[in-house]
Amino acid sequence: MATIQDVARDAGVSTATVSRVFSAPELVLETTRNKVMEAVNRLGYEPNFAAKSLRTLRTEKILVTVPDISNPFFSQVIRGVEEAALAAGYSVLLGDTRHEETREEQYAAMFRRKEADGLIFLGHRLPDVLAEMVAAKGPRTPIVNGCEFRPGLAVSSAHIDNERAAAEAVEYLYTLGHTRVGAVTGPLASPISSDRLNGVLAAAQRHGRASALRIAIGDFSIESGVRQAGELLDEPGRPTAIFCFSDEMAMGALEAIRQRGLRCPEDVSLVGFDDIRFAQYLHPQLTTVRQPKEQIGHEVVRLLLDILADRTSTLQNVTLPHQLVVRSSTAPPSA
Amino acid sequence: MATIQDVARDAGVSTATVSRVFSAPELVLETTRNKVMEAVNRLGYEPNFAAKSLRTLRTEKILVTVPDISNPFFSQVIRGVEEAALAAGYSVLLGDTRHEETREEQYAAMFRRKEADGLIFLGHRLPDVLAEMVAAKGPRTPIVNGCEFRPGLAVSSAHIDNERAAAEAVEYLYTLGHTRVGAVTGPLASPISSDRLNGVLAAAQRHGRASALRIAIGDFSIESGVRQAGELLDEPGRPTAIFCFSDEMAMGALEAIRQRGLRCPEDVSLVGFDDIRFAQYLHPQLTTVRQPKEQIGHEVVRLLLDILADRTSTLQNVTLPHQLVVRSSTAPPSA
DNA sequence: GTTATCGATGATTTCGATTACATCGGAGCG
DNA sequence: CGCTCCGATGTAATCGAAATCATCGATAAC
Repeated sequence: MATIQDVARDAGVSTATVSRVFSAPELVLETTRNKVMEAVNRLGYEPNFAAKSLRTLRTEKILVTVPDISNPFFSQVIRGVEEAALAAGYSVLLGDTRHEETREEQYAAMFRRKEADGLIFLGHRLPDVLAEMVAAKGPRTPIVNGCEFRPGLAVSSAHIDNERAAAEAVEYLYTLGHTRVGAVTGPLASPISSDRLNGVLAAAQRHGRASALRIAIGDFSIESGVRQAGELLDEPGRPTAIFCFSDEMAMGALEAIRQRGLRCPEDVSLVGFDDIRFAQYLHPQLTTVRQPKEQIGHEVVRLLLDILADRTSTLQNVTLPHQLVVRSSTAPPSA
Repeated sequence: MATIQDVARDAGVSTATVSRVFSAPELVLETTRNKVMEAVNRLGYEPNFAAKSLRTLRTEKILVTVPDISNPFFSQVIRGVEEAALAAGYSVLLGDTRHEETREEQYAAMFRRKEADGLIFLGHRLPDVLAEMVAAKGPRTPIVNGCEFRPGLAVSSAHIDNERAAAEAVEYLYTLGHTRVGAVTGPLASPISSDRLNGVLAAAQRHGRASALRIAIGDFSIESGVRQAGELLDEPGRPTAIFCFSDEMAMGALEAIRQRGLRCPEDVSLVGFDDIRFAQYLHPQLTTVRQPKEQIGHEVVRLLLDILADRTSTLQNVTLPHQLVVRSSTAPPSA
């Protein structure tokens, strides 16, 4: 592959001029610019990325770590990230951490090695090396959290108001007339789950139904939905409505309901969370809390670009709007 | 961030020695090695990636382009890619092309700029610049195709036998007793669709049902499934079984069936393709052709690594096993 | 007419690591 | 005792582009 030297020689100019043709074309005379471009085309020259990166200390890459890429919720968020990043001239380095700390640390090291200009993490943990980095550099550290929000991490973030969203979902069930409500949470270590649980508890209390509330702890997967919703359904005083903290778990719950010969929504109402693309094609169509997935992706990139461009020096924790989407998996309890 | 010079000075050795501690530790005396490692820890040194990359001309990155990351089929394949890549010390640069040629070309340019050592593309198109590259360098070009297989591209690939898989799916419907079968394909520009269609046609002919076969062209999306399956169902002489070239379209078809007050499988049997994670949680559970998604990801990485390590000099087109998974969306036609 | 100014371009250093080659002291051998 | 060889380490060239500073001719200003 041709280098900038080859082009310079071929065009009869210096390497500085060739470089300028790319990075500051207005500084070079049109005639020389053309000479250079001819040479570029003739030799099929492409600037070597590593060399450029070494000199400028920039990679034009954003590392995005995600707990599970095969989860449609995350893949939609990533789509938004990818889109916004590309529009700003950045490309996306993908890290699927599979919820494993080891992998999170591998990617953290990659970031420390400066293989990316910024890091977006969609999980709830920040490896120690990065926490140190944040402690040292403060809010100028190019690390942003998406979907989750844990104040202690001291990084900017974009997410919905999980507590309120969950509260609204449960409120809706109570206003439909349900009294015995069950909830299937995600792992409580993540704020995304504990915040939602707080919302659920608060709503139950407001309606004086706290004692009839049943909680089961899942892990966001379909299978855990089948299992945990199943346990709720098998308890005496079966709930007439179940709220799952993810649409995937709601899919599992639907399966559990069917396995027991029950019907949704006639016997059990069901509410999910996320509004993944498939939610409206389930049968019955799933009532769920919509998260603005691509928008979260865009926002998180915007926050990161602000830091990278030094346009901001304070933390920003952006709350994006959610929406309860009522479909046909919810109904008043049958008499 | 500390550089190798800082470490060398701090440890009282030369930069060469520091470098060797990382890349060939057995060449340096244990006592010096310890001295160096102490300095490394003291200064928090991490080798600068761009510098290393410039010197070695390697990036340890694989660029993966995919038509749509939010598609669960692709995201599972990517998961396999990511896993195999990470195990081999490579990381994944993700490119979501959204089926757009412009984006495919952007990523092609990125590859030419040597931002990645290899390219895996999961679509069916290869941008011109890359085709030229393949023509020039032959089978040693580090470009591999996944999921699709187009002989003319002259790149190695990993995929299933789409023609046979589709034929088997349709055969199964015929042996159940169906005579009027409909198929919803993807865009015929991609081999993945045309191969499957060939399989469908061949099976129909073998069973003497070619004239009763109905074809509708979709685009793999749920919405196109609703639309195209709907059209098939509205024709006179409604098919009693529909084969969709993706599970997502099958989800759409299920919706179309319900919209018309029909039942699956009693009135219409349904077969999908891919066996995405959600297929078995639909109602009825979806009969479908399973593709070994993660395995395709692994295989495609293996092929690429073989090229990168110069272990191979011939094209390899690997056919992986598929499997018809019979669930409850298919049944004999009702009398 | 001399000098300050400016636009266009060139010469050269720099980024941070890798690596071929050089060096040096000690062991082994005749 | 002198020479070779080898293991351990140092010296310095190198990768390819960016950016600083220097240069040069021409124009403008006084």
